[in-house]
Amino acid sequence: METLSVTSVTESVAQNLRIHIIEGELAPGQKLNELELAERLGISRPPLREAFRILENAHLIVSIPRKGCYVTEVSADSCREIYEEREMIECFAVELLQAKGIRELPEVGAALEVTADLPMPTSSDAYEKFDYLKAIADFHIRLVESAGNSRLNHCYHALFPSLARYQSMYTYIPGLMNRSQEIHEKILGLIERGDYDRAKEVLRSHIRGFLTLMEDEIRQTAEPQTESLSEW
Amino acid sequence: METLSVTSVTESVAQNLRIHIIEGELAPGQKLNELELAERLGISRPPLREAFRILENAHLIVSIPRKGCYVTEVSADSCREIYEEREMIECFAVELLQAKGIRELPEVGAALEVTADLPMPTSSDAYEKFDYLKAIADFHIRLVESAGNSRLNHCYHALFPSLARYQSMYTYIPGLMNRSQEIHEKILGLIERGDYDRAKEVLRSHIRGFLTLMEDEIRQTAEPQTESLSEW
DNA sequence: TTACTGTTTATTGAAGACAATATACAATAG
DNA sequence: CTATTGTATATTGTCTTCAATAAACAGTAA
Repeated sequence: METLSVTSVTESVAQNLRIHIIEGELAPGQKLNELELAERLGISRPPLREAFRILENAHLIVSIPRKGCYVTEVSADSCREIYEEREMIECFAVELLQAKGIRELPEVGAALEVTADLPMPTSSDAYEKFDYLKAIADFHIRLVESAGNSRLNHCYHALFPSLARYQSMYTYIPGLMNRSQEIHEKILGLIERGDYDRAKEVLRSHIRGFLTLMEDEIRQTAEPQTESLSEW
Repeated sequence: METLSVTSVTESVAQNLRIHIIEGELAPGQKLNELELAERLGISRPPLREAFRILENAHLIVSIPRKGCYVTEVSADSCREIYEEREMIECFAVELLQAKGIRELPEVGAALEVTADLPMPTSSDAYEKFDYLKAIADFHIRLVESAGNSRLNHCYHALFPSLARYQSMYTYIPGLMNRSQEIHEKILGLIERGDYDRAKEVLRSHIRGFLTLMEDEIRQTAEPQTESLSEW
């Protein structure tokens, strides 16, 4: 028998809002009215407020005392900070693998195989991209998990929604996505051969490459998306 | 006129509990009864529950659905993870300084001067140590702040309570504290001279040195502190 | 016409009450 | 005597209500 997961209203509300923010349906800067949101989601305010605390921590919303909560703004600066943090965590994960002499990463390999068979998204539509990006992300998530530091893991999971938001809003570069697969395979191979230093450098430049592209895209599109109050 | 800070009940309760957990008055593993805590603090349960969400994120408590919240257990493993994360953040901060070519760190220097004039604590009493440790910590906090990445900063502040807890519970090594001052000065000097690589390595071995000492202490004292339900 | 002040309204902050669930204990059956 | 099941109690999860604060608007004075 599978153990059925007990999930609180707070957590499912947090997850709900998380996805809507990532997918851009809750636009940057948008005010989150507690009463309105609570009745739209069919719950009461206390669990919603607890969910706000969770999202606040993930930097998806900002809470201003006595004023309310707002969806975090997006900017090239913020994007850079996110990718810097990402570089830090992933590269350090490789360092931990090196320190522990871990070469075999079965979960990471499995994640790679899943992506290899997946069809490429055919449009820049957020919904279509979402699954594909999630599959690609799995490589990085498993890599960090393999380092065996639960706090690192937690950090990375806290970072990911912010990262996913930028990826969902801006990136649609088929060629780059395709190259990701090759690069990921290369990184895994380097680790398996014990060449952690090169693996780390390939990983680092891979991440920095994405950052550069994202920053360009953000600067090009002055107004990323002005729509708000979309029905959902 | 100074701007008087508006602080919510949620935040002050979180800060209150944070300090009590760090100082060990709320012992590891202890169950946190919502009703009992709320009336002891003279508040109601909703803000307490929101504070729980904040502390949960700082890894100071764990929340088990339908069971309640417990003060996080301490262990050599957990201590190692904390110090690994610390190493990651601080070393990456130096890398960011390097990338940006920042050599002047006035705030870090100021923190060093404060510590230089401070008297050493004369006992291992948590309360006496607390202020001294906080002053020493300021060096590291300012260093990370100087890197100019707000997310990194946030991570480090989220990490610090856990770190402070272990330092408060175990470490009382006057010689080491004294040496900290020297090492901190050395690191600052190296950065000012643009020798980021050596600065990073000194910093890294400094942090790892503390970890080794902490791990030894934890292993020696099998039962760190068995007292619980202390009056406060 | 503009700026300042007072009032009103809407929204967040906090509290108390109710419902659901988990744990512990006791009773009964094997 | 032991194990299992049922019940009771205590505690968490959620909802509804009340209070305090902030923002917006209008009115008056300069």
